[in-house]
Amino acid sequence: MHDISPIRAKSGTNQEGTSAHNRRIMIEALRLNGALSRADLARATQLTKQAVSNIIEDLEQDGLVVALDAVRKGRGQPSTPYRLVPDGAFAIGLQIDRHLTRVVVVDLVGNVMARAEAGLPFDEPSSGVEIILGLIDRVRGELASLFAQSERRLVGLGVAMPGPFGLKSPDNKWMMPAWQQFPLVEALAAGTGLNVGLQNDAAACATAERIVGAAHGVDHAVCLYVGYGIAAGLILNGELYSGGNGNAGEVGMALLSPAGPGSTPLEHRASLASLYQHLGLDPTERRLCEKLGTLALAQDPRVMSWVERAASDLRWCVHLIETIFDPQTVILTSSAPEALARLLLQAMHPLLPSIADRPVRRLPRLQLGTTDPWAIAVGAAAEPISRAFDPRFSAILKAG
Amino acid sequence: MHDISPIRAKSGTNQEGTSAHNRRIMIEALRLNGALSRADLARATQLTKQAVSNIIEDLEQDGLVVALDAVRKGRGQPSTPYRLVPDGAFAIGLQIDRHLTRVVVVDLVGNVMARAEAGLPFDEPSSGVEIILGLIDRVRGELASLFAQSERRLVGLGVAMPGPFGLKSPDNKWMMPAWQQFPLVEALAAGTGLNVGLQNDAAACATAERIVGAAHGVDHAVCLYVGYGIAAGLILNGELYSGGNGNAGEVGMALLSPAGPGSTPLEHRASLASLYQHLGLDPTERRLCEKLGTLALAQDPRVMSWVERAASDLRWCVHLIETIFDPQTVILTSSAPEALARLLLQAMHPLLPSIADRPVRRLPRLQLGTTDPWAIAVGAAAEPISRAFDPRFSAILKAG
DNA sequence: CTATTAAGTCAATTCGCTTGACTTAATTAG
DNA sequence: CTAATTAAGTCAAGCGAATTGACTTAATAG
Repeated sequence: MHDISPIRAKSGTNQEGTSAHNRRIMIEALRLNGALSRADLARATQLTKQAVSNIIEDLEQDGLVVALDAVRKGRGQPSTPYRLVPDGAFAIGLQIDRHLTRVVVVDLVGNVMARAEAGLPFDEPSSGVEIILGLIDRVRGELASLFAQSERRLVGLGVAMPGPFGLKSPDNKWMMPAWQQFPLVEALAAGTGLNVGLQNDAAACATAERIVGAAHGVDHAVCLYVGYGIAAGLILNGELYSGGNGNAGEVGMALLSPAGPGSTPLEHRASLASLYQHLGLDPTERRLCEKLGTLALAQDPRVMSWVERAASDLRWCVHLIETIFDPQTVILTSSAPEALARLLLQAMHPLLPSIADRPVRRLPRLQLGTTDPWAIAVGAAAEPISRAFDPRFSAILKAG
Repeated sequence: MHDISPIRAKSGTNQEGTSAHNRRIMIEALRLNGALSRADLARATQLTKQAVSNIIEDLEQDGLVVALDAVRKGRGQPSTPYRLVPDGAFAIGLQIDRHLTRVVVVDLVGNVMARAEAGLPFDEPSSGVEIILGLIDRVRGELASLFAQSERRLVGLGVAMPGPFGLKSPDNKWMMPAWQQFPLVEALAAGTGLNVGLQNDAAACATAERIVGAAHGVDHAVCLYVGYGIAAGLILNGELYSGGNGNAGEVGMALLSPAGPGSTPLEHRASLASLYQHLGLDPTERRLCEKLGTLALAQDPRVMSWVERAASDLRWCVHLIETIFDPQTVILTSSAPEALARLLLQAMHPLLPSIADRPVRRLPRLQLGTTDPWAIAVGAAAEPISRAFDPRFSAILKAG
């Protein structure tokens, strides 16, 4: 299915687009502000009371919002606040990592309703997909036992895995060549009957921070994710940015200097993969995370020497991100145990002077995001929810 | 003027927003495709023939489009193509450089209708503004002598100057502290009665490339601008991105390595300022550009040694941009004479391997943009035109 | 007790896109 | 040469979603 005509043009819109947008901004407003009355919504969205009333009535019938008790707040008729109904919608999130897969179901506001995990063959996607489909079936069943209408309210499946995608020869040890070349989206769509979207793990992490974490309601934020590799999830103008080919934010491949012996990718010196190497650990080892956590808490000298070096490189990376994106805040997230992430964060201070050093700042230049190992799966699940409910330009336009 | 209520929400929309969007996509479609019939437009925008007919009729009455001769192209009634009327709208562009200012008037399709330039005091904005207002008056007069309705069709004034803006202490020799702290937008708005928008010079350069240059119709492009300083103009999702505080893209301040003696800003080694220093030239010197052009054509060894070093650093910068933004193309622009820009471009090849090394590419990884010294002023002028006529999310929403 | 203020509804209106039938004007087939 | 076919474009009625302005409801201030 591709363009018949070579004419380049954006799609038009009509009242359906208008209506869709207005519904979405209501939902977003309730998500960002907790609970609002119709009058509040009318003021905030610049729509008339009447329009808001109609839309809210609609949303209530669809089971997406619910009225709370009326509140008296001065003169005039008391207002009736509305809030989102968490089980108004669900989505499934799937994280594919090197030797592990996680599946979660989240609701409209980001609560995890069910979860499952399993090992995964690094280089056999076809058998791996079977395992994944099994997990998805399991959590779907769990959800169905909790909510009768769950299937009807399932908006999609979001997949997160390490990027980059679509390269010539992703055949080095930092990547997952077999999985990156497998037609995963198609296989999962066929196997589940759901809409499937794919993004890289840092993007999922940023989405998670946006929906329930440190970037909640922030329009310009960059989420620096230190996992086996390193990448950044970009929230620009309130939306996730993924570039011309879906590979934006792969900062792990950024070279630390223009030339010479120091010209090595950031990933080779500051990722967890580099830490494993530094410590002589096997990444597939069981209880690796616990072990790292213990070492971090004990401030093991070999860990500390890696932290020093990595922090110096990551400090540079934060400077780079600030210089290039001018975000309101940078969020450091990691699949490492929290103790280690805190050591890193600490060692990154003081930050390098940059344009982010402004006279007044509402948000810190760098803050710690979640280190919950399930965050990426949650972010993956948040993507279809965002696609279905968040206001965005494309939601106004006709067709696809 | 700021929020009374602390409620965070996007603005709603209604039929006016719908209509505004549909008008804008028509104009964009005509800009990108040259001339299209109503039927073409209906297919391309997914609107009905009737809707398109009404909108085109409107635009024709507003003097923005005009019918061409009917063309027969097979069976069926011949179609009547429409094209944009260049003098349907005008905007003024202002470039403020260290010791120089340029003013242009451009029309709806980017033709320059009038131009003027003058010297500018580096550290006396208040007297400088008088000079600028004089130039603006002059070009405005010229335009009025060409088109009777010109004032009514003037959509705004775009200003471009070196960033970054709004910093704590922009008091180093790379910046223009006095101008960057002066309330320029207010002064110009008061002095001209026009809407005034401000952006940095790289952003203006990118806008120019987008409207009439190498980025025409490209949705993901980065324009690397090598001027007195260095910066990048970012076109993401078809729109200029300017970050949380309008300072996105200041890559000139990116550090060439995490730490140590090599940790110097890109700008210090690859900007024209660094070239002037390298050659012992005075940047305020008359006929500087001609002199540089001559040296470049002669492949002067001192110029070549700078080119070698700068190209090595810029090659790294392109790699960084590709890694972080995943754009469809990177455009190299410069205020240097074309011969020098070509030397730079040549010396930057071969490029570093990156994720931009894809099996199929429609556009080159790196291409030379314009080196017209007026390009930045043109880009500055293109901004208000884009704001008034290009489809964008914010144009659909109510109010400001 | 009355005036004032604010939330929210009702009913009519408006505005721009859609629908479906129709007109116009060309090419192709017989 | 004529009839069928195809495509561009118009006409007029319809529809859907927000708007408008008057009205109702329910609280507080004085």
